[in-house]
Amino acid sequence: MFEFKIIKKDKKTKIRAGVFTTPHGIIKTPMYVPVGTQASVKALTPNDLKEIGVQIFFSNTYHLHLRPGEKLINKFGGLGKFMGWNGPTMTDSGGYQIFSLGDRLEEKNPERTKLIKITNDGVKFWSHLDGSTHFFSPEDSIRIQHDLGADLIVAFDECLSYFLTEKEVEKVLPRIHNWEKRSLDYHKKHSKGKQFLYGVIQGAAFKRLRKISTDYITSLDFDGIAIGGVANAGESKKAIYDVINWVIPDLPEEKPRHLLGVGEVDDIFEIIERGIDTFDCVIPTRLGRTGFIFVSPKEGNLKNRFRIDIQKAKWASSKLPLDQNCNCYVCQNFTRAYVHHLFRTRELLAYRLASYHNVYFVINLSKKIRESILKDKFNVMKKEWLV
RNA sequence: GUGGAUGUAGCUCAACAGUAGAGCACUAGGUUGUGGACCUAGAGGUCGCGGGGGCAGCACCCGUCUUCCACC
Repeated sequence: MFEFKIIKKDKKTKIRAGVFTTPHGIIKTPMYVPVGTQASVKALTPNDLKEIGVQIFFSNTYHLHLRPGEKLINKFGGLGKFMGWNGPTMTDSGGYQIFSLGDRLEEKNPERTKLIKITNDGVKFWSHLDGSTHFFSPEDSIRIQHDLGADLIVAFDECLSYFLTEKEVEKVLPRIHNWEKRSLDYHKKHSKGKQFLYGVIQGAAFKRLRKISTDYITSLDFDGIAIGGVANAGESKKAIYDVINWVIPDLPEEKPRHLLGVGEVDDIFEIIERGIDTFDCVIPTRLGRTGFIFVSPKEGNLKNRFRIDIQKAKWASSKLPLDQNCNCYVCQNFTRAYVHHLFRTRELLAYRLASYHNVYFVINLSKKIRESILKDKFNVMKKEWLV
């Protein structure tokens, strides 16, 4: 049911292009995976996603467990059927929420209420919705993900903050590895081969610990390998790329590699160059909702981070499309002045048009990068963009 | 017409007689396994108008205008 086939490999770098076959369709890698936390890529319909060229999206176990519940989604035939999407899907394990709801962010936000308590067996947490208490063990996370029925699922881990010291990370790493082993064992016993499980490499910003985690995760029989904990609490881009550099050489060639939570425009070049196959990221949709619009060279560059703020007064009467080199529905039909107006007036269409364009932009960028890889022109394209 | 209230930043409102502040809005940053959220910073006012006493007025006194309420 699952097959990951590498169709092109670069001799000098770690770059590769592949075809990943899943029960609900194929993913041509490398490819961006948009995030649709609550069984919805915010503001976009499944039909939009098809038009845009989205091949798979990423949803969230924590949120769907709390609302509407995995049992209900299972009754409707799983995540895809529930929301009217017939393509491949992926779910996160809930591990990231342990981080984002937890007290490890205290340095950054001291007033934040502690919503979690971690034990060796799992994590007790208080719902951000109504304060009710819940418990996730690794087995719970995988069971829920089985009920949700996404094609690609993720072992239960704990996303570690970059504020932790090497000693602190070293102390919790065995617990994370234990959770992942238990995730795998439970999955092997109950999955019936319908779902594809990723193990997650952790270790924060420490080369030695990333190495230990890589060795351990690759020693287990996970279907795919994910790299986590690189995009969370204020780490630099260099730190993100360093972690990938440390980890990739020790990964098996034949397993697909997913990078969790990274995907600004320049990152996309850097991570694909380092051997990543798929990557999810909230940036295109989140920035879209707050009025930041992706633009291509030459208007877009490293300095402006390939984005304009459509809410700024300078666009109030601009007849330009959102991006001057984009073929998406929004850019073909609307002006910056109009989208500016929609944001200023808080019309719901603003979020939809901005999300549509931004997701299209990153999907299209991924496709073009893949084509450049197939033609041995990746470096040429990278230079055109990251001048 | 009479009585009472009202007027301060674009908006809603603060400010013991000692040279005006807040929230929202605006401007400029930030956001990487979701935040239609939030965090930083900045700009913006002849205190309705005219007069008076007072070292000193947004504040006290007189007049005038605006808006609102009640009564005739």
